[in-house]
Amino acid sequence: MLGRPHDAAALLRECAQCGARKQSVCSVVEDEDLARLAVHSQHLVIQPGQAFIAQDEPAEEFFIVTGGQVKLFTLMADGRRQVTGFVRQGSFLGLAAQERYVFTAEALTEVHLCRFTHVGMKLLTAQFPALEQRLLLEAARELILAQEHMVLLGRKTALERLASFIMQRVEDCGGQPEITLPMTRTDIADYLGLTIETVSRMLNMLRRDGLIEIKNITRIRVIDRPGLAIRAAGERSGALM
Amino acid sequence: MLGRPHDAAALLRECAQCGARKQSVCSVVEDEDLARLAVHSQHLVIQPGQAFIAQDEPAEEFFIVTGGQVKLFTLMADGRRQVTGFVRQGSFLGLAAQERYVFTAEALTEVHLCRFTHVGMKLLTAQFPALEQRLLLEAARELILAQEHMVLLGRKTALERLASFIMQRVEDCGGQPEITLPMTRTDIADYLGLTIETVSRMLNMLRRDGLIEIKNITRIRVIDRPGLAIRAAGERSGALM
DNA sequence: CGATGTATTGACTCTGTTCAAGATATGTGG
DNA sequence: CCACATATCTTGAACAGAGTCAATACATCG
Repeated sequence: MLGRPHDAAALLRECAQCGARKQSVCSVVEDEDLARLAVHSQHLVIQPGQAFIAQDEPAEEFFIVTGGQVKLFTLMADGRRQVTGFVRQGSFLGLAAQERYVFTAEALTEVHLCRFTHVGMKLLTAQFPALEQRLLLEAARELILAQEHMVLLGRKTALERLASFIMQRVEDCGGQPEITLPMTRTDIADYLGLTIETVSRMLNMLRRDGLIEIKNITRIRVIDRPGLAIRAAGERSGALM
Repeated sequence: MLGRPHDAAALLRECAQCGARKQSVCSVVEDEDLARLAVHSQHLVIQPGQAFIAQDEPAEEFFIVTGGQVKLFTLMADGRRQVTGFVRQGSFLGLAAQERYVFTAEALTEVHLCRFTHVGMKLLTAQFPALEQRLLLEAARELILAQEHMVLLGRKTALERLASFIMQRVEDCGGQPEITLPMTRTDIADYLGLTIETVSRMLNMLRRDGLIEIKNITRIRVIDRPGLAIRAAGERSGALM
């Protein structure tokens, strides 16, 4: 665990660079500031399957994912589940919280986190306005993702959902055609608003159509990316004539 | 149009109070500041059916709704539509934007707005850190709503969706049992990820079950609120035995 | 009052779910 | 290393909830 760039200072520096790249924001965060930031944070390692944010618990902490992959989900009273997102390095968790968390965050792989108390974050944002701008930028990004996901859940067919999901993953992994799925079929189904059976069937359909290759349960290779993109967007009518 | 509390100063003051109520934030916004704020804003009145934010257009403006009701939606290439939200007085629009808007905002009723340029907002937030905190709070609220909506779209039945929608509206209108629906059935259907026919049928089912009364197309009276709440949450199994 | 757009109702279809059986992995102990 | 046990995933057949299509009813507006 030692030797990795996991402390708050390093992370915040990375955030600063990230912000700078996009909007020339946050570049004011300097080394001396970062040292002070580290005081308010704590490093954590979470094992696969473990939850570190629990739905309905008082929202008192804020996390930055520094490594690994996480799934976020909401449970209904009768056990139905909606996975609202999969996140990785660089994501902020706890933004979408008021009194209590409305979701659970669970590690898919070994996960490294920076933990801040909400009180600590208040202090930090008071000291570093740039940080608050960074948070706002992140919130905007998440809102956009949420809207895309609403379109998927409300208006796309099963096949379109699977195609969209794979495209998302590809882009998320830097565009390489071969992707790893650290989540189960159940997770994918709950993310896409489908059942595991439908997920299985649609993956197979994409394979039969020569768009993807299913190397094993967790590895998929995209063969025809443009074709997949078309299927993801729908275009129910045109494109064929 | 004159004489209404529509200018940026009045609005920001209201925001400040609103923030103060919830989190004792923003109370630092003072009158002299507000006067300066007003310089950066512009008041607008939009007629029903008119759009003031258009999907795919460059995101250069930011709006605060000071009156009326607005629907937000995303269009797919082939015309399928997902309404992502209905908003009213006090809402901020344009948070969920990076380069371009990912949604369209259209007036349902006559709508009053404060318009800010993104550049103007940058200047303002630089001057008033409290404003940025207010924006972050609003973004958090929207993220929570988005997650609830994802659960609805991904995991609820048609009947549950209608019940949830009516409950939302009731709470949104301060808990009075009689609500007005300024949107069409098509809007409701696109919000709930259903068709207009299903919306119609499910409303009728709720009426037949004695949970609501349909006074006319735009007015609904909730008769059995607890019953409606149960149907909104699902509880597919228990509760009966 | 008819004309047009919107909403409701009914009959039928279809996509995705459910239920059940079989296949594939993953893991454990002999 | 293999037999067995358990999880997860895949496949198939029957079913059902919501969609589609078409006819009818209801509003709103000139």
